[in-house]
Amino acid sequence: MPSPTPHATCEGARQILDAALEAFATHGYSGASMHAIAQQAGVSKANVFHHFASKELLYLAVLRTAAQRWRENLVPIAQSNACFADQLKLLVQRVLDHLVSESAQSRVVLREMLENGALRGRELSEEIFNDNFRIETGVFRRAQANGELRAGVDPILAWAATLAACLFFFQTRDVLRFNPDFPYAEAPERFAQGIRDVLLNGIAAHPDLS
Amino acid sequence: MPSPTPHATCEGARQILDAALEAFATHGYSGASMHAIAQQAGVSKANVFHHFASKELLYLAVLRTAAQRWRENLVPIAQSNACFADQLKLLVQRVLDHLVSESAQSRVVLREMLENGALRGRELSEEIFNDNFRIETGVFRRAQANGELRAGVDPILAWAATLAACLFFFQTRDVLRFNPDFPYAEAPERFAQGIRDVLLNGIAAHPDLS
DNA sequence: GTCTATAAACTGATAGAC
DNA sequence: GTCTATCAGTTTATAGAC
Repeated sequence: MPSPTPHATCEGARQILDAALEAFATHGYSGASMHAIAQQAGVSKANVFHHFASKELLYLAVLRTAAQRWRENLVPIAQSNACFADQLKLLVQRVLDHLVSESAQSRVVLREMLENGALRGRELSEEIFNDNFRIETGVFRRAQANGELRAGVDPILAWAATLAACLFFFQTRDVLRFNPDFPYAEAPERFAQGIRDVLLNGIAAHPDLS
Repeated sequence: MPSPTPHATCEGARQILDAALEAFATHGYSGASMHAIAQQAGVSKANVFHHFASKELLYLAVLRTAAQRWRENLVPIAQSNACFADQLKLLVQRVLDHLVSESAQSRVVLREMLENGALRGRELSEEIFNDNFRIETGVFRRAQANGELRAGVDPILAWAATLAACLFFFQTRDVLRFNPDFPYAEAPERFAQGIRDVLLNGIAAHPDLS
């Protein structure tokens, strides 16, 4: 009987997961076929069902893996003792780099939120996203406690604006790349630097509470 | 013979487009069936193929409609004469409201952007984005010319951070709704207000160029 | 015996044709 | 409105390897 979470040591299961990740990220849940996944993984279709009892469970395993990788990449930031500006720099760099270099994992999660967020929202939130939420917002909460984050700002909004900019870069990059007026598609580090300035110092010429 | 762009005056075609929009947004391209779309539109499947020669062309027509609606909602902002703070307020409100109230159209476009192959309708996505890009960035460029946007800031980055926050709210709302630490899912206007403050005034306690 | 793999067959849904 | 050829996910039977 196929176990819900196959051993990571099993090479076959890992190759299936890799192939499934790419397929789901590229074609969506319905658009990805078990046949194509099996072929890409170099195993038979029946073998896929040996490791994962159903397409749904395979998909969930892919999502869980993506969440785990994301968490692994962000935990070190939360444990850093650097000043807020440096932590923000590290956070933006890490998130942008993770999004771009692990593009398939990022796409599969973003897609899931668009396709099924309302239906699977609760489970996703509880099982996958709440951990990352706590880790990431912690950076901003501690900065406010240290007096490095402006007192009037909700740390959650500061986190949201930061993560939003990273996600925006990732999601619109392939489209804006062909826009001659957008010079950042090929320069993530320049985008990151500019966004940090915008976030830290604001965009208003004459700061004012409105 | 089915025309690529059926007359908007034709009631049947409009109902098919509405049903297709909802189906594609909810189930994805592959997950949406022509049978279900026809049934939802209250017409026969053959009638769907009469108006749209293939599933692919129906999908492209849906994307085109979504792009047009988005543009219609944003053009008035670019023509406003209000001060920058008010224009920013209007922009965030309009974008957030459009995303939420026209959720199906927004989801269909955002999902299309996540397609890796970009084989289908990438030119369309570019067309959507480049038109809106000019309209939206114009608000920030003029603000800088008027001395209302801080001189050191690239207007494009200011635009990106603004739009990013709106998209982030829309995309993560259904997941963060179940997170007890995120209080904004049911309060878009509070989120908009907080984001405007973050964008205009920054999050650093002691502004510094880093 | 359990684990891993496969081929072949089954059932239902699909896009599209007539 | 019916038909069809195709392809989807899934199951069953089978068989070598540790």
